Amino acid sequence: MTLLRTPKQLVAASSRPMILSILAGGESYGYEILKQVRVLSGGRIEWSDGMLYPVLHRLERDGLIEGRWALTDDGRRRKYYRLTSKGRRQMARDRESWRAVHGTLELLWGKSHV
Amino acid sequence: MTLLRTPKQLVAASSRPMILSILAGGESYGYEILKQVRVLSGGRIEWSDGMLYPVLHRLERDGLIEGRWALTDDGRRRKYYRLTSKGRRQMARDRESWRAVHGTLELLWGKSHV
DNA sequence: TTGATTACATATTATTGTTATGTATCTCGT
DNA sequence: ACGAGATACATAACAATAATATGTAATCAA
Repeated sequence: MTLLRTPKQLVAASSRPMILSILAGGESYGYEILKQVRVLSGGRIEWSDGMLYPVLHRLERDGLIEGRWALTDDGRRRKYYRLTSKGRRQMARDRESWRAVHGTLELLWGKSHV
Repeated sequence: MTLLRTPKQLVAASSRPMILSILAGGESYGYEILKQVRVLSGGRIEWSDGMLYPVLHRLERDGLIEGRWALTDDGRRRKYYRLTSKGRRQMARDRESWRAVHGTLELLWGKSHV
């Protein structure tokens, strides 16, 4: 059961930059990314796996990440993803876009920033 | 001609909180909101009118804003919108969601420093 | 009178998350 | 030995919604 604390569109807008940024810190795989997002957000963000896997496939299709299959010691299969150079450039662009929007919102919400 | 500097999903995620926040500062109307967003963002955000008007209709349909028609001195018709109390509560929730996601992203960007 | 600006509207299309479902393995408690 | 829960990935059906293009119509400056 997925408890959605964040609006759908906000999930859509943040999934790519967040996944790319997580992979910028090293290889990871779907199930782990799910947990990383939960932990990093202090439990405030809860992604569904049905949302994540298609996003990962899309990012791989677009050449922003690259996957490789691996087997764990206990026989489970995992697909590890790593960031490509194209993905790194996209992450930088996404960050700029995000900060433009965030700066504008914080301006409206009454904070000196950006 | 609309020059889109921000990814579509980011526009989708930020349009409601941004419009509600603008209207929290007083009445406004579509065309003016378009300009306010452009100015507030320092020209980094450029919304299309084809995107804005359906959003305004949806916000009104959902009772978050209320519109009233008016005529300017030179005979142009405008639809002024104001924030409802329901809209004000939604704005607060949107702000919390936004900050949860933003905090997580900044955490990632601070770590990998990039 | 031509173009730019102001001002709002909507149909078509494509994108994309949610929800539900399916596969398969391992671990732990009883 | 068995069942529950966690691990791990995948996809189909559905709904929501922005981008794009197009339309109406008035004002104003060159």
